[in-house]
Amino acid sequence: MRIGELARRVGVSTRALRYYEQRGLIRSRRSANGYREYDESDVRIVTEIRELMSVGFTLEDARPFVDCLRSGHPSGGSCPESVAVYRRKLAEIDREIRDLLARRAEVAAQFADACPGCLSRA
Amino acid sequence: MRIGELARRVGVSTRALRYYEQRGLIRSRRSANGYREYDESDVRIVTEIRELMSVGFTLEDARPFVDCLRSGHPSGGSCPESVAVYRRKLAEIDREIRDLLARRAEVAAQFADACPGCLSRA
DNA sequence: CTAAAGCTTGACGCCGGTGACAAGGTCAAG
DNA sequence: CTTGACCTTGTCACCGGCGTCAAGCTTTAG
Repeated sequence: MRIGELARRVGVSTRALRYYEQRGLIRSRRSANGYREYDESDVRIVTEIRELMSVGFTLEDARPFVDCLRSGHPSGGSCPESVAVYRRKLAEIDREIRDLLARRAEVAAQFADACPGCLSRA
Repeated sequence: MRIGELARRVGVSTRALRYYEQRGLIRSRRSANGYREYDESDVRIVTEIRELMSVGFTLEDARPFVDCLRSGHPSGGSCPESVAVYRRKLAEIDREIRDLLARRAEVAAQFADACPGCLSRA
């Protein structure tokens, strides 16, 4: 299939697909006229990328998952490198949550300080 | 005082101060040679800006606080507009925390799905 | 035959808050 | 006079993930 159909099937723009290719996450065969050609394995890969991105992974984070799928694994997350990314992302998220909680407390404190009584009426 | 001294006193770069001015958050008088001139009220304003930024406020978020100080209030956070920003930021932070918690759960679920047994050994 | 839809590469824009550089003016000390 | 510290404006670069044009191909439908 060509880029437009792939885009439609996985729900991304053609621009995004070309960008993924430029970043080395997907590859394309070219037909005689220069058009990109894709198959079902590409659908699988892009789907995996979008699933990961939907939970906050970056494209770089997704790379090991793509490699894992390409190497024949049925799941992109079963390779050691992917597992490492999962653990790292969980740790990152945990840290961000802690930071946000701390910031929330600081803001509330500044607020209470600057405007006594305001917080209780919020 | 000139920009270098102000920068040193509040612990920001001169570049940042010019940027704040460009964004309309601080103002400067100019001496005959074109150098920016500041006084204690500017020290106060920039200090307020940095305090707010240190807890994640953007420059735009800081604007009502600056206006509040300029209008003569001893605290930048006591004006209604500033209070509104405080409330909005608290709500934003709360939403971000909820999103992160939800994302964390999704990541953990994907992880558990892709690699059964991995999470428990984490 | 033509128009429309789809494809190609290339390049700029965005957002926030600067850092870093260029190319100059100013001013006090030695 | 010169050096060096300080000041000026202006501009490019960054990061991520694209959106959006531009200008030109191919293919398909009518």
